[in-house]
Formats: sequence, C-alpha cells, structure tokens
Amino acid sequence: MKISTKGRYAVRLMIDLAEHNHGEYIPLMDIAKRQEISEKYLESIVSVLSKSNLLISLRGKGGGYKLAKKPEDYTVGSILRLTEGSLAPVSCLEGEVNDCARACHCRTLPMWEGFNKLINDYFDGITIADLVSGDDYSDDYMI
Amino acid sequence: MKISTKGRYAVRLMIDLAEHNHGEYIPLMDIAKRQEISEKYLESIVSVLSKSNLLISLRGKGGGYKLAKKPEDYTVGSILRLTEGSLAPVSCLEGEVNDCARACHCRTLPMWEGFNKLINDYFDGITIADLVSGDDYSDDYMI
DNA sequence: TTTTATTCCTACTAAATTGATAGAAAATTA
DNA sequence: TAATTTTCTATCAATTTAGTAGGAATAAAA
Repeated sequence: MKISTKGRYAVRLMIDLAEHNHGEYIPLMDIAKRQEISEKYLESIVSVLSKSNLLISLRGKGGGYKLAKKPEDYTVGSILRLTEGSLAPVSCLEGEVNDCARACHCRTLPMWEGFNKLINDYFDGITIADLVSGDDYSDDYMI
Repeated sequence: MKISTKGRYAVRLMIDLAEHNHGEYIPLMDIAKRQEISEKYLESIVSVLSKSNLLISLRGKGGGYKLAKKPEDYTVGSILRLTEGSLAPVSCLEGEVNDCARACHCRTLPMWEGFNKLINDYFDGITIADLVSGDDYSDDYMI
C-alpha cells in the first residue's frame, strides 16, 4: 500500500515549480538538480502533467515548464490521481461501475468504499500552496 | 496504491472464521471453497495469522483453524498490518525512526504523516465483528 | 496400527509493476 | 546555423505480487 515514486516525485515537482513561480519557463534540468531526481525519469512524469494541461511547456532555448494555474488551484488529489493512475485502494473501485461479481454480497466492500472516500477527500483537501510554505501544517492534515 | 490480495484475503478469511465460529476447528479447504480462493495461496496467508497467534490451529483429522479471540477483538488494522507488512503509504514512515535524509526539510512529510495516521485510525476503528453482519455499515466508515 | 485428514515447511515460478535509461526527432530562440 | 529544450519511442533490470508443487509432521479415527 505505497504511493509510488511517480506520484511522490510529481508532487515535489509541482512544489518546486510553485516555489520558482516567477512567470519564466523553468527547464526540467533545474528541477531535477534541485530535487535530486534523474532528469530522464522526471521527464516521463512531467509529460503526464503537461499532456493533461496542468503545466504549460515550451520547447527550445528559454523553454521549460511553468504552472498553468495558481498553486492554490492544484489539489494534491488531482496530481496523484493523474500520476498514480488512480487512488482507489482496491481495483473494483477504479471504474465508474463496480463490475466485481462479489460486489452485491461483499462483506468488505463498504469498508473499501469508506476508505476510498477518505483517501480522496484527504488529498483533495490539500493544495500545492499548502505545501510550499516551510511551516509544519501536520495538525491541519489530521481530520 | 492498492491493498494486495494478501491483506484482502486475510480479512475475508477472518470474516469467514467469525461467521462459522462454533468452537470447532475449520479446515482451510472449507474456507477456500466458500471464498473461492486457492487453498494453497490461502495457506501462505493463514500461516502469518497463525504464527502471530491471531488464530488457533490444530493438525490432523478434525483439525483446522479457529479464532483465538472474539470477532470484536480483532481490528482490521491489526490484520492488514500483519499481512500487508505495513500500512505506511511511504517507506520512510515504516520504521520507528525516519532515516530519510530529506526528512528534516521535506515539504511533503507532514502530509504523508497525516495520511499515515488517517489510514491506521480508520482500519483500527473497524473490527471483524463489524463486518460479519450483512448490514451495510458504509455510513459508519465515513468519518 | 493403519488410514485419513489436516497443518506446516521449503522451494519454485510466471506475470505485472516499478523505476528507471538511451537515443534521437522536433521546436524554439539567439 | 548553433544551442537548448521538450517530446517521442523503445528498452530494461529489479522488485513485488500472486500463485503453485511436493512432501513432512501431526492427530484422530477406524
């Protein structure tokens, strides 16, 4: 039950972009160096964010990436759902409809549904703006 | 970010044992058939629960497994932590101390700590007794 | 005592996922 | 035209997940 590096690196990348959010495009290499993450690996992560228009990109000299919105307009949930594929804790909750044959009499389904809601609500309640400040907001994260 | 079959099957196995909790030992094959899970695979899961004394086992004819405690005395959290290895959403929160070099200035650590607490509190608030009844308790699971 | 039923133990394996790496094409600016 | 940067396609090693196989040990019953 782990958040993969894809999701974790994506959040760090978004925080980095928010902390250097001065209107200019920021080359991926700068972020990779600051975050100590391989540029090549970061590339595969940033491409997902870019294709979904969470970021604006520009090729060539002077190019790079910048935020498409204000830091407070990105929830961590939206970033993780994109990069992790889904935040559902069990695969039967991934789609719109639950096509598991056991669903109608499953003893554990309500528990997983409750957990699923808990996860999504938690991460949808945190924005990138909440994370850029150096303050420790841990108390706020505990419901 | 998925709960593996090990954890999910373990919970189903415990529910099955609770639903057939009449003092007799229950052979693993019976559970495997009812739950439609391979007996051989269930074996590897039940051995963890048995070694940790969550279950009482008896070999030979008339043998099998039965609960060591009342269903209401097993939290889902204790079962999942055992079978999943840990419920920590990031590896740096697995041990007693966080030995990640980035920990002291990590922007995301408080968020993961809050999430970690949320997960453990949620599953520690649900017992096997809560799951054996056919009623839909989903509202209770939403905090 | 033999048979039967069961857990317990060790080892193995296929498939999927994770976490990358490599090389080059396309675009943009200077 | 040169330099810089994103974008695209392909590949790959390590790890985890999910499951299988065979047999030894144990206990009860016939």
